[in-house]
Amino acid sequence: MSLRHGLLGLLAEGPASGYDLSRRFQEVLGALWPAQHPKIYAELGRMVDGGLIDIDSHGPRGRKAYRITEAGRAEVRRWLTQVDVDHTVRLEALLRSYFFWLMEPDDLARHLAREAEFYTEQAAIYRAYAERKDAGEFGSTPQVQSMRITIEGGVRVYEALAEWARWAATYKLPAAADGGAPEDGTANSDDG
Amino acid sequence: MSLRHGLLGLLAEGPASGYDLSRRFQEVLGALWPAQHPKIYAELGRMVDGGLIDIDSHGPRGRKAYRITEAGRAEVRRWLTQVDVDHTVRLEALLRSYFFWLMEPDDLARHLAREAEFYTEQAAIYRAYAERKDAGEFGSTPQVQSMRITIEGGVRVYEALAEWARWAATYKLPAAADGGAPEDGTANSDDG
DNA sequence: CAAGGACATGTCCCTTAGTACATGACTGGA
DNA sequence: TCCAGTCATGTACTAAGGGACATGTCCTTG
Repeated sequence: MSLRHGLLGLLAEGPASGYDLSRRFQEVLGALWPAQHPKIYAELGRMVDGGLIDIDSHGPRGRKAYRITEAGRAEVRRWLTQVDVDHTVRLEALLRSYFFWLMEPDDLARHLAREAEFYTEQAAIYRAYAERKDAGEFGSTPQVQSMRITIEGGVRVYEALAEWARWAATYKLPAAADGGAPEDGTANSDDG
Repeated sequence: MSLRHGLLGLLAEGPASGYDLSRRFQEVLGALWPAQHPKIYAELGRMVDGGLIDIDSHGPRGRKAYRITEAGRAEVRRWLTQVDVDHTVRLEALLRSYFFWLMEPDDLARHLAREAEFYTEQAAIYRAYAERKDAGEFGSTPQVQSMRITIEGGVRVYEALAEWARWAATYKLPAAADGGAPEDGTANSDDG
């Protein structure tokens, strides 16, 4: 249910519409906590019903800006201080690595090169963002300082993954495995 | 749909039951790719229907061991070589950090200390595992080498997060933010 | 004034994730 | 022999994720 608290947290900075919130989620958090607009609009509706937010104003094109209520502020604080962090990680890249022995060495080398490139790029995007912040481009409000910490996390995680992919490329896998069961080598497959 | 391919990958090492697969998913992959047993049993059933696996043997207590078929082997190879990696990351810890400005400095310090401790422990668990492998305790089949790469990924990601949490604890947040909208500081909350 | 693009909100539906519940077989020790 | 613990499989239900589709407004520019 962290989407709810993410939205509340953003609204704690000031009123915003579902459209605004969608964009802000994509901007910085997009690669760390994806959220599609259908979920956001639905959650906003539920939070209005629950009294955590209310409608601040109506704008052009049916725009509705939401404002956090005291109950909403209390709820996001409760989440931050009293709810245990969900430490679930779900990295498909690491799941795949468990099965590298099923890949041809050439395919694996290509795969790892592409992975390293991807993570390096992501890290660079975040690092550039961090540098703009450190240069004072966005001011130094508490909100900006918090965002800076989030960005630093992104940089570090993506750099770790990039280095991992490069390390893995140098790690010698014994052979181009066939995929047969190791205990009783019966299976034989000659297809590609 | 990576659960399917994860199961197929494990079955490529040799026949196993749903129970075995559940445990193996928890063992190494548990912290990197969670999978609950209801999902596993359901997916196994679907894969039997689809001809990707079949029943190898029946054991005591209704145990059913599954065996991968040629179609299954082809499918997991196709996944590894032709399907793009899903780079989605979902780190609640980083989402929360975006809202650190809403926390009292004391709460935040405690939070970051606990986070650092958690990630350090996770990294240590993986590192110990890696060392046992490097000492040759599990042999050096291609499967073990692949697992070694996965474990290295776990070590690096968790170490990165641990270092991030320690870094964040030293990063100066300007003030114990009130949570009022910065544009018009109206809200006042005196509750804890 | 027409057309394209960004703004803006939503529904529908299918898949996936995850918790709780239910059932029963075998095993080892008190 | 009973009981606890582990092995083993599954259903049912709820919540969350995510793509596709639908609708309409406002703004700029040719």
